[in-house]
Amino acid sequence: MRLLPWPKRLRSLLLSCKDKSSLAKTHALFILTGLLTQGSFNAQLIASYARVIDVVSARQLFEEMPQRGVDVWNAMIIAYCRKEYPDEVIRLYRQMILEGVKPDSSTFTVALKACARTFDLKTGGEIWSKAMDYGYECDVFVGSSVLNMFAKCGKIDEAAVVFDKMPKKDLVCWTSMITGFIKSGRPVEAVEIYRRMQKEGMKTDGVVMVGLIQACADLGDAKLGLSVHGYLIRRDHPMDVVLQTSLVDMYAKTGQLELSCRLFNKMTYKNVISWGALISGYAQNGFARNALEMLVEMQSYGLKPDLVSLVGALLASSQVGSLKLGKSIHGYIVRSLILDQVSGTALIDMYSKCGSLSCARALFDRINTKDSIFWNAMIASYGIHGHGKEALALFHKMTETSLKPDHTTFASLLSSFSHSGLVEEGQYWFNLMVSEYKIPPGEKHYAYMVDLLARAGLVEEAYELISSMGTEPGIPVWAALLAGCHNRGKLLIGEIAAKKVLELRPHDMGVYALISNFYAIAKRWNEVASVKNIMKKTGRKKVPGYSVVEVNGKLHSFVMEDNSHHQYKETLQFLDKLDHEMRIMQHVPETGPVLHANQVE
DNA sequence: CCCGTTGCGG
Repeated sequence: MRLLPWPKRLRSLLLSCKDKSSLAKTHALFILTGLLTQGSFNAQLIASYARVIDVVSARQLFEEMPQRGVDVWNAMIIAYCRKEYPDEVIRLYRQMILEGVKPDSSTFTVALKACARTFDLKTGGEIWSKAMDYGYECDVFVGSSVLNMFAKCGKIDEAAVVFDKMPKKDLVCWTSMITGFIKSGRPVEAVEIYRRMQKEGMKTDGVVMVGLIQACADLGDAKLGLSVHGYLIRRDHPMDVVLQTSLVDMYAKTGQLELSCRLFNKMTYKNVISWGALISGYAQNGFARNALEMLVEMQSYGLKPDLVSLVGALLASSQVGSLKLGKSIHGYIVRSLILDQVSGTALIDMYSKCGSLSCARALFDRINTKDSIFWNAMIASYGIHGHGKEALALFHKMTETSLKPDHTTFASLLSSFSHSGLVEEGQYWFNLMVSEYKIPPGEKHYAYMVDLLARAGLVEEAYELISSMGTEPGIPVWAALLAGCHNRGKLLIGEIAAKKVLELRPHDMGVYALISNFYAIAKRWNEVASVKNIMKKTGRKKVPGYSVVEVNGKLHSFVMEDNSHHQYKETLQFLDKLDHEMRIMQHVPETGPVLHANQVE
C-alpha cells in the first residue's frame, strides 16, 4: 500500500474531523508532535474549526499565532463570513492591511461578499479600488464579487458595466446577472441574459436554471415555465430540492396549481421551504382550505412551520374569515418565532379582513420599527372598514416619520376614501399626490378615483378623469365606471364603459354579469343575450359571492340559493325581522348588483 | 505549482 506524502495525510486527517471533539483531538496531536510550529498548517486548522462551526476556537487559535500569513487571515475571514458576521469580516480585512499583510484574491472576494450582505456599497467600492491597486482588475473572482455586490444592492446597471468589462466570464458572473435582473424586477432581461449565455456556448447548471425558472414565475409566463421544465427533463438534468422547489413555486405563480401539486407530491425529499412554496401557492390562488391542510400535514412529518408558511396560512385564514384561526397562528408566531415586518403586515391584514380592526390597530401600535408597507397595510385596513377619516389621520402620522408615502400608500388612502364616500378628500389628495409627492398616478389610483366619483353619482367627472389619463385604461377602471353608471342609471356613459370592458375581455365572469345586468336595466335585450352568449361560450360561470361568519369558532358560509344550513329557516326569519325594522327606520335597501373596484383586479 | 475564494428556492 502506497502512503500519501505527509502534508496530504495531515490534510485528510483534518478533513476527516466532522465535529468539534474529534477536531480538538487532532489539534492536540498536532501540538504534541510539534507540527504546529511549522506554521503551514495553521491556516488549515483555522479553516477546519470554521468547518465544524466553532468560530470561537478558530479565533482563539488565530490570536495565539505568532506570525500570520495571508492564508491564516483568509481562513479567519472566511470563518466569519460563513457564520454571517459581515462586520467582523470587514474589521479583520482592515486590520490585516494595517498590519502590513498583503491581501490576495480570496481576501477581496470574501470582503466584497460581506459588503453585498450588508448592502454597504461605500465600503464595497473602497475594497474594489484597493483590489485594483493590487492588480486584480482581471481576476474572475474579484470581478464576480463586485458584480454580485452591485446586483444584490439593486444596482443592476452598474453590475452590467462590470460584467461587460470582464475579460473572462465564468458561470457565476452570468448567474449573478440573471438573479440581479430578477431582483430589480426586470425578468425580461434576465431571460435575455440566459439566451445570450446559451448563444455564447456557456454551459448551465442548476443555479442558473433556478434563476431562469424564477424569471418565468415573475413574468407569469406559464408556457415558458413549462418549456423550461420540459428542457430539464429531456436533458435528464439532475434535480435537487432547490430546483424542484423553484418549479413548484413557478407553477403556482403562473396559476398552474395542479402541476405544482403534482410535482410536489413526486418530490422524494421536501424541506420547510418546499412546503412553504406550496402553502403560499395555494393561499395566493385562493385555495385557502388546501393551504391550511398543508400546514397541518407538514407538521405531521415533523417539520416546524416557519414564517413564510405561516404568512401563507394567515392569508388563507383571512380568506375563510376565521379570526380564531388567525389568532392561533399569531400565538404560534409569538411563542416560537420572531415576528418580522412581513409577518406583522400579514397579521394586520388578517385581523382587518377577519373583522377585527381593533386587534389590527393594537398590533400596529405594539410594533416599534415599522416600514412603509406596514403603514400601508394599516391605512388599507381602515379603508376596508370604511373609516376614511381614520385612514387619513394615520396617513398624517406617517408623514411625521422619516418614511415617505409611496404609490401603495396613496392607493390605500384613495381606496379608503372611496369606501367612505369622501369625494372632496379624494380629489384633494389625488391632486396632491401628483403635484406635491411627485407620484405619477397608476391604474389603481385611477380605478379608485373613478370608483369614488361614480359611486357619488359624479359619473361625468369620472369619465372626464379617464379621458385625462395618458395611457389606455384597463378593466378595473372601466368596470368601476360601469358599476357607477349601473347604480345611477347613467346609460350613455355606461354603454361606453360596457363596450370597453367587452373589448378588453376580462377573465372575471363577475364583470360580464355586471354588464348583462346593466343592459337589462336599459332593456337592451339583444345585448343581454349576446353577453350571456359570451359567458356560455367560454364555459365559465360567475363564481358566486358568499359571506362568512364565525360563531363560537365555527364558520358558517352563506351562498346564493343555498338552503343547506341547518338553521336556514331561522336565519331567514331573522333577516325578515331586520328588514322590517330597517323599513320602519325609513331605510330603503339597494338590491342591485354592487361592484367594488378592488374586486376586479 | 497547487489550493480556495464568487452565484441557487418559498
